[in-house]
Amino acid sequence: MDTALELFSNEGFESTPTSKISNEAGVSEGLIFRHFTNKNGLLQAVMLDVEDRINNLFQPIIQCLDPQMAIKLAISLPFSIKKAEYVFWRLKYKLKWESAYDNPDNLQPLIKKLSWAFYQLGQNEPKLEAQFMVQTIEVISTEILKGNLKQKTKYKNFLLDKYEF
Amino acid sequence: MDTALELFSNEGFESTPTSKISNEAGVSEGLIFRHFTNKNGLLQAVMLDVEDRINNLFQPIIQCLDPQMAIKLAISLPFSIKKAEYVFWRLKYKLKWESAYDNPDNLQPLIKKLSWAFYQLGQNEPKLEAQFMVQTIEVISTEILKGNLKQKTKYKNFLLDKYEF
Amino acid sequence: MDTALELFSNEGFESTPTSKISNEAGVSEGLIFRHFTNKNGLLQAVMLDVEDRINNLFQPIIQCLDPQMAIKLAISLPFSIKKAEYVFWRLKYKLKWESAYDNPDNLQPLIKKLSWAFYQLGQNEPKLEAQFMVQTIEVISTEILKGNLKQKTKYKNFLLDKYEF
Amino acid sequence: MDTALELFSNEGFESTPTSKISNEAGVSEGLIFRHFTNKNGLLQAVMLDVEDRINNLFQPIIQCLDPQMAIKLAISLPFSIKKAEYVFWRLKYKLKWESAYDNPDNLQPLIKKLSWAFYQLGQNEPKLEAQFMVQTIEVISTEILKGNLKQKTKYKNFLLDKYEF
DNA sequence: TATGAATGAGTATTCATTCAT
DNA sequence: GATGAATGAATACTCATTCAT
Repeated sequence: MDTALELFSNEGFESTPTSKISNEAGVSEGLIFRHFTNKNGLLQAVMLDVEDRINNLFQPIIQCLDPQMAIKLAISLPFSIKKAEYVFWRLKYKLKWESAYDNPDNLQPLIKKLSWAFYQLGQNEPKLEAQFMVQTIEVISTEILKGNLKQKTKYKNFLLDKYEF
Repeated sequence: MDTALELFSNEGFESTPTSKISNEAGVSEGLIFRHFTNKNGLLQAVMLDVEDRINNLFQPIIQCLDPQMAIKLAISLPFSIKKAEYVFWRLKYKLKWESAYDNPDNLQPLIKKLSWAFYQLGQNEPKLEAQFMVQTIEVISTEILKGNLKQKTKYKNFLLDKYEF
Repeated sequence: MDTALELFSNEGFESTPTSKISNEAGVSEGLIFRHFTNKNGLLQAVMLDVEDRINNLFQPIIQCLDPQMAIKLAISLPFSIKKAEYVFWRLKYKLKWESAYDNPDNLQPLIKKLSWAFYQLGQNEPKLEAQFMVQTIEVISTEILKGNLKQKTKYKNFLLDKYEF
Repeated sequence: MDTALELFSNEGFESTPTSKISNEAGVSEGLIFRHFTNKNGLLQAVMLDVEDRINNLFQPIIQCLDPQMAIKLAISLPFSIKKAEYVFWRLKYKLKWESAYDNPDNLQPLIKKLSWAFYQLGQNEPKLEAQFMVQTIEVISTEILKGNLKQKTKYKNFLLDKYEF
């Protein structure tokens, strides 16, 4: 699964032959099908893992009791992605257009939490604010993963300013 | 090229056999290779067209002389995508992770224009504001294309409010 | 490999589709590529075998201790090719112009031996004599394989006479 | 036809696409089929030319009235092949195994002449001697064309000596 | 006479998947 | 539980040939 994650993430799902996965993982090709039935089954298993790990990164925000802090954490999230985590963020975003594997519901808890936070802070449209912020997190993550974003701290401060914290 | 655009956009580049393209287009499979050398060559030709059509949609913003109006047009852009245009927006976004076909430079003219607009309006960080707005346009377009965004007008107004125009 | 040898030898390498080989061999076409990577890989494997078998036919000459006898054996060689061996002699000669598969060095041991034999018999130019004899062997083999040579025994005696044995 | 000769000779008949011929010749691909019906038709036309040119090279031998001189000319023949002629000699030899294009009868006039020469010189088996000499010419030509023969003059003298002229 | 756009059968090769061991 | 040999359908691509112009 680790090898699959890496290869799917770097070279794409369709472009990764099962033989390559088994080779790099040092197991027989047949084993993949014994465990996951399908190449799709393997992807599914990998994705469950990925969603899980990403959800974990949301936990500090969701469990934060101070609304202002929660928002600050949310904005900071994409800027704190570690190199080691790139691989599963990238896979997640690559599969965004593969409806079978993209599950927008995974973001609901985060949206809920941010809704609450914006509400606490007296915003007019807390739900829309939350939705917008989550989307913002996604674009910035994408830009960072693709290496397009220079001056990360400057940009981070710019965003924090935007929310007047 | 029309058939290819449609299929690449709906089913993905790797998942679309050249035979399917030629069948649906009502031409021989060989013709694809005579004209485009490669399946990749076909994609390239299709993408040039796509970029062109998308650039055209930016023109009203870029040529707008009133900064406030330019920003308003930019925000409105994703909400005014017509069903008929979905197919090439979707392809563009699907290929975002295929570095060979993703050309972030295409957005430069738009970013430049919005920088100018924010500068005219006396914003502190016009460049960062412009960058942020373009990213915002991209997420919202994505959400709309994926059919995730309900209450489009409400959301649009929310954004327009954000920029106090 | 047997089927490939036969088909390459009879119909030529380029003119033999891998599908025909697999069909006649009663295996799947994919198996060829699993084992030999390439159609070229198959040819290479076949040729290694062919060279080996031909080298074996040289052994009696190379191991012969009597110089006169060695030469006699060499002259007799093309006349003693069995029908069953035609297939690999023919392939070898067909590939003579395909530099990647033609290895003239394979004849060196035979040339060395004949050099020695002619030297023992006091010839002026043993090396050139040896080279000439090996070439003679090649033409005559070719003529025989192509069925152009009638009166084989008469011709054989004529050659033996030439070398006064 | 010149381009075809060159390509067939260098890269082989099967390995040369008609498109490559027409490209290098600077004509349309269709023209080949208008003139020669077939790719095979083109080869046939080319080969007629080749046989013709090679026959011309035999003329000095065939018209020679002095038997000793005729034989000397025959031996010298392969050593006097000019670089510019390589291309059609090579094609001729490459097609040796393509029965449809190999015509051993072309050598008959030469064999006849050499038979006559050896007969004049009082040899026991003039016909066999002639046949052997023609074969010798063929091998040596082959070796020269393939660039395997160093010390050409030494080898030529060795052969001339063999016939004691 | 010559072109070149179009064809379609054919070709090597890939790859997910099966299954006996 | 794991292997790896074998499969066969699918795939991108080639190429001789046709034909309207």
